[in-house]
Amino acid sequence: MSELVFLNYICSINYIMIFTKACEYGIRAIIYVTKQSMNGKRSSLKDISREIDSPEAFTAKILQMLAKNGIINSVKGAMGGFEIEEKKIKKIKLADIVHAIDGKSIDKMCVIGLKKCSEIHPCPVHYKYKHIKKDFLSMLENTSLLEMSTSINDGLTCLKL
Amino acid sequence: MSELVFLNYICSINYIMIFTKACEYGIRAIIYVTKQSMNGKRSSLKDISREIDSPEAFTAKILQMLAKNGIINSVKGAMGGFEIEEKKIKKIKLADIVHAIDGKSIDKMCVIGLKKCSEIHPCPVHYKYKHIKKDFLSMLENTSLLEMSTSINDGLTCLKL
DNA sequence: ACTAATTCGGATAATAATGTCCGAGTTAGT
DNA sequence: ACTAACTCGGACATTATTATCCGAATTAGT
Repeated sequence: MSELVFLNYICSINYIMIFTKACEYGIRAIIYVTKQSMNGKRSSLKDISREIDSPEAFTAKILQMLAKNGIINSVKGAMGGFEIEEKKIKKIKLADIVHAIDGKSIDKMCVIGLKKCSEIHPCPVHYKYKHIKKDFLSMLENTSLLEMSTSINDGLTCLKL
Repeated sequence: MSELVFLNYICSINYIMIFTKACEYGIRAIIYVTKQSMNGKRSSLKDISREIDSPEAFTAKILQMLAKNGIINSVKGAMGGFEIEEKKIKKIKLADIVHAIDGKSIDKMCVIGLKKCSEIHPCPVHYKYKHIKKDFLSMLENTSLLEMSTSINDGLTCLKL
């Protein structure tokens, strides 16, 4: 890759990311699965990836992860698919989903990448950033699958486009 | 890569990211350059990458970007290096640095990756997330190089480890 | 029993991000 | 003029992330 292309590329393609793609798809997928489960329907991979507009095979891996982590159930064979238990719909929070897919290291991350950034050893952005991180983490911990899926079911929100 | 490794990997290596590495290094680098400039010193690439603990050649690319974007000045030759003009130290905000390195698409990003997520077409996390995004963007726009560099210069904050 | 609709698991491919190397050009000091 | 200390620019290498393929196993319906 030439220098110009590299510079242009470093300059225009990157974004500030919150979640990885895997996690974005995972959240969208589970919201769809939950919506369907609330209506007594099981969701196939095919339906899911069509309804959330995500790559099928990649989404499969993510659903497997969610199943392995006990968040959703997978049922093999014809008429199989993914579903989630009633009781989990209220219990599971955004944080659980993110944690299952993207790992657990949200808490300790420093916004400019220091390994030991903390209250007593802060980076120059620490005090300005800490309340934002706190708000973000508390959103993850307080947003339930139920409320997300309800808003979808009521047609108030959307999962693709 | 085997399935197990893949799953383990998708599960444990990824993080929630705010900035790319390029941007993290860039911010740390320019804070160091500014601190030195405030003390009348020019910084060489070697010094910078040592003081912020970043890979030298990669940091060079990022500094080039910042120079190309008119944020810092580069001076070639012996005794050369990077420096920043007095008047820019107050003027330049975190947002300008991030924008120069990571691109400008912060504003429109949806936390779960929808392309057209907005007030009238929200994703299920939109209303919970919007104030966090707002706070984050306003932090970027209001945090000046001056205050970051001052806290470093006063020994209150740190740029490596 | 057979078939079609599924998930599962492993391998592989493609793309993006991060990181390295090195020769060329520039400049201060001697 | 020469040399050493620098940045610049291009090519290349490595690693991480995202995405795809396909055969095997499972199950419902016929």
